[in-house]
Amino acid sequence: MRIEDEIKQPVFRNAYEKAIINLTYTAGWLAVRQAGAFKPFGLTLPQFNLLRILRGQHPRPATVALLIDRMLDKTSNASRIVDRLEEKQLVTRTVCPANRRAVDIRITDAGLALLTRLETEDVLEPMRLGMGRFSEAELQQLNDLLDKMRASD
Amino acid sequence: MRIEDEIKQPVFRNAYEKAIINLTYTAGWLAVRQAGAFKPFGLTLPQFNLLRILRGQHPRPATVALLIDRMLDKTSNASRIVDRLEEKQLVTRTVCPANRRAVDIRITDAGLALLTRLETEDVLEPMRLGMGRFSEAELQQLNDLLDKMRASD
DNA sequence: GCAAATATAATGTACGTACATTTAATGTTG
DNA sequence: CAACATTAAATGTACGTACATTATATTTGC
Repeated sequence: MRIEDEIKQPVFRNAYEKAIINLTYTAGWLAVRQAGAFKPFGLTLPQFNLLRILRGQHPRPATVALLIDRMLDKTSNASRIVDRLEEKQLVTRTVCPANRRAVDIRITDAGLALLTRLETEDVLEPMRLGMGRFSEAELQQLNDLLDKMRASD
Repeated sequence: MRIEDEIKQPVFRNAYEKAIINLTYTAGWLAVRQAGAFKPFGLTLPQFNLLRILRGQHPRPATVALLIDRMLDKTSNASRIVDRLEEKQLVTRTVCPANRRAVDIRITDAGLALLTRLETEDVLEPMRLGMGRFSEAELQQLNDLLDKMRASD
């Protein structure tokens, strides 16, 4: 459905404003779908992303600083996301022996098993998230336009 | 900059995943810029959007239900956003005489003046938000791709 | 007219983001 | 080695989203 109809606003001041609202709205639409996919497993998207980073390190530990470096959103509070994962026993936290300021964070067997299960059940399949209907050319187009938008950085 | 370089992840599992991450990342990029633009004026984006809806109603009042209906995000808590605007004396809240369950919310003169100031200073100019470099054809392309993505609804 | 249902907003809880401050350990320098 | 600076993580506060519950007011149906 066109964005005009989705949000019941038939006119935009200009095409820029429309694209900005469309982008914001579509990202939110996608986030709701992703969150819904994780919900039955008791995970949020940031928690899932941290778990994947930890699996990438496994069996080596990660520090909070490493997690922040790898996360998309640098300002999100990795300590608190680790809190939630620790409560669910999906990760462990131990003081790093070599540097007692730092904390070694490791994914547990339960955490690894949960990731495996999510992937087995194709929780994040493109089709389920609305990307299934795009051709390769369209995906490329979309990526190029998004990259161009951020080009001022 | 290409998304691969932005997030220092050279390879994606497939083009779908890349587009999803690119969309999410770009929307976040845009949100940070919008928030930064409003910050000097002590407003957040949801607060700004509510103020604009209230100006659209002015001098007639709006109820919370009307605000929710007009807002992009139906689940966001309009009561609390009105709380913040009321503290800043940008809106008033009075019990609706005709239906004492409802609350009449009105933008104040200070609220109207603030909106005027934001517009005078072009706080949300497309250029400042990264859209300035797009042609009309590209904007149309982007809108079409985003609309298509949500087409399953 | 009164009890039950419904409408309307506010409040509560869990989580995340953004940003500032604090606590503790380690480095550095005179 | 002591004082100071720096590093690493945790904690605090304000705000927003998501969803459930509560508090009143109104409507409905007997």
